[in-house]
Amino acid sequence: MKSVNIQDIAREAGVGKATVSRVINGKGYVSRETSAKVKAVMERYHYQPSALARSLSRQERDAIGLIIPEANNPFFSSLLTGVSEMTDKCGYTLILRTSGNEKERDYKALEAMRYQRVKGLVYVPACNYENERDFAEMASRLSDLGGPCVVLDRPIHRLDCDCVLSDNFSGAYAATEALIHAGHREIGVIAGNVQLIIGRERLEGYRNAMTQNGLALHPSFLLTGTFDQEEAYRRVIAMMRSPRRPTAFFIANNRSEIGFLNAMRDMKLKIPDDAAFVGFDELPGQLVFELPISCLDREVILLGAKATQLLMRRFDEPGRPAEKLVIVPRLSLRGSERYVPQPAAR
Amino acid sequence: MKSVNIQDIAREAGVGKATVSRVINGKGYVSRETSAKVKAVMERYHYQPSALARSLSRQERDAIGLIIPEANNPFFSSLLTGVSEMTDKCGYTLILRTSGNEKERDYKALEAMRYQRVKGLVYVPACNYENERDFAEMASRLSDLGGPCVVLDRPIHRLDCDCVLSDNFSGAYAATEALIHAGHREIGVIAGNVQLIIGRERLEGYRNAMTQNGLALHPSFLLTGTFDQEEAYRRVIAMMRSPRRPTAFFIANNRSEIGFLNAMRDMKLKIPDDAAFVGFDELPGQLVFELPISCLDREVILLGAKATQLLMRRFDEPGRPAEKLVIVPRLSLRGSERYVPQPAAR
DNA sequence: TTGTAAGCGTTATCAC
DNA sequence: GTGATAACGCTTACAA
Repeated sequence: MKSVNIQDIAREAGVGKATVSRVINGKGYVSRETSAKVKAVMERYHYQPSALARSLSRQERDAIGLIIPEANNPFFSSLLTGVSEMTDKCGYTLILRTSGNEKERDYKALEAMRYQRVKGLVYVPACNYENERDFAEMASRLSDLGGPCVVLDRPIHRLDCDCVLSDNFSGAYAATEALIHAGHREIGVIAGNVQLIIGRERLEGYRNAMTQNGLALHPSFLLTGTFDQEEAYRRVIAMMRSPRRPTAFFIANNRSEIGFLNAMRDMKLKIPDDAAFVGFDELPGQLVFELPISCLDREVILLGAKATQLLMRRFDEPGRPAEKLVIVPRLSLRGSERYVPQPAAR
Repeated sequence: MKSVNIQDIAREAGVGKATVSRVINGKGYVSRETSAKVKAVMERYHYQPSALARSLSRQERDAIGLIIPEANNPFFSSLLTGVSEMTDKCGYTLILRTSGNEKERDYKALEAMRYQRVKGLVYVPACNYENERDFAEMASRLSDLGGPCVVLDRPIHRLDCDCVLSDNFSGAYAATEALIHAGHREIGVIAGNVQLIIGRERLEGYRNAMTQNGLALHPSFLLTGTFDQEEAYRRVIAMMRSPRRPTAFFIANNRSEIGFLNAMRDMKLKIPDDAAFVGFDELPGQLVFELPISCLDREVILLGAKATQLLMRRFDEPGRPAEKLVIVPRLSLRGSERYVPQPAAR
């Protein structure tokens, strides 16, 4: 672990370490020849300064932290890509941690970031931190962090910091309205995790679109819960077996969508004939296989990049008011939303 | 950026910093009451030691580096997941960098890791570093790193270090043989990037399977290059238009496979009727959509986890001989390999 | 233009 | 048991 240090270089070059430091950082006066001599020695020894010592001395870290719920999920790995490209380009070091959507691991991740004294954090929270207790805890932890934080994708209400979010409400609204315009009246919603604020926003978007278009909200058409793919699967099957069932669904997230698709497949039901739908976010491989699935698209990599830019901007201007960037998802209709009138049988 | 430090705690608790340090690290003698007092003060101030200072003093970093070609690719993000879970669990900090498959960025990433004085590195190289010059350069850079390195997925020949690789040769061999056993005689290969060693190994697996089964290698059935999805697309179309064409393909990687699938779709050709195939690695979404695509499966997350374990093991036993872990991909046949005799027309 | 010396926040070695 | 004190590798006044 012993690598050459600034002292070694100084000694070898016959100068003081301050001079070497000046050469490294290119600031302060240093004569042409001294500089050349020092550079030669550094070259010869493959010298590279230590970020650790440098940060400690400068009292300023060059690392940016990123916390995401999971890395093995196309949405988050696209966010990660956006963040990573930006940090690489701007000479920052990226420290990554995942929370697995668990509050405790989220706390651990936050602690790790503080421990490492990251200069700033791009943060996709594991949950909402909504109730007073959780919120206070989170606010305290973020303040302890010692650097700015940009909240990404999942809002934490009342928190006064920069964030990059999606307009889940209007996305859901547009998706639902697309189904209505296609001719559907009986529209269900597979709402995903309504524990999450973003889940509730999407649900609200659906509800408003329905009522504002004069359609009734049929309670049994609302599939909600904290659910995953399995649960969505079971509940879709139950729903499609019931005598009165929707002709279309707004599906608020990927996992539910996969559960839905599996259910449809296993029941030998056709899309959009037996049930039409519009989803949220592209499914992995959806474009590859050119599946005619309609959904709300977001430029996910860009979201990550934007968040990082916001963070870096705050490094420069610590005083500016918190910025809330809200991106509106774009609706892409590819056929799965179509209304196919049922033959007499029904 | 000024957070409370060990000195503040010591002062507040009315003890020396050495004592605080002992309390933090739980080693060395310290009386029950002193310990309690110090802990109380630490608690009150939300004190957390600085990893920077600690590493500098201990001369031992707690960070592990990971370099991958791209984050936004299901294969690499699964590797990342494996590495990340392991580092999180074992209390290491993960520093991530991507190379974009470019040598220069790969070098930059290596430099960044050294700059950060990572304790060790999990490394998926951007390219082969095969020729004498590149190899020497790489060996030198890895040695400068100052810590052990585990090479993951893409071998660097002659490099004496731990690695976790796949048996590309026998995977390709098995895939090709599956096509042969299914009844195919005219089998083409879409070899992907044969600049990469892993690309060549797969090509060789195909070749050996063919010749050892008494089948001739038809040169025009070999689609090779450094190619991406677009190029694969064009070349598959050209091939399928020619009078003599294969009835099946071994497709050596994901991108080529997507190009192939797009070509088949646009030419309105059916799988496996017009062309059967076996691919390498699952396509994103393949299982979701339950597509009957046959391919070689690898437990990718496990590869990342294994590599990290190997790295940590080397921390403990620096002297042990380099370990080469070679995982044999498992062949999953799901239908796309079937042989469908052509009607008279052909 | 250059060198000396005092930090930065820890740990570790000694005396006490 | 505990507290000075010297590292660790670097930056940055401040002198020279």
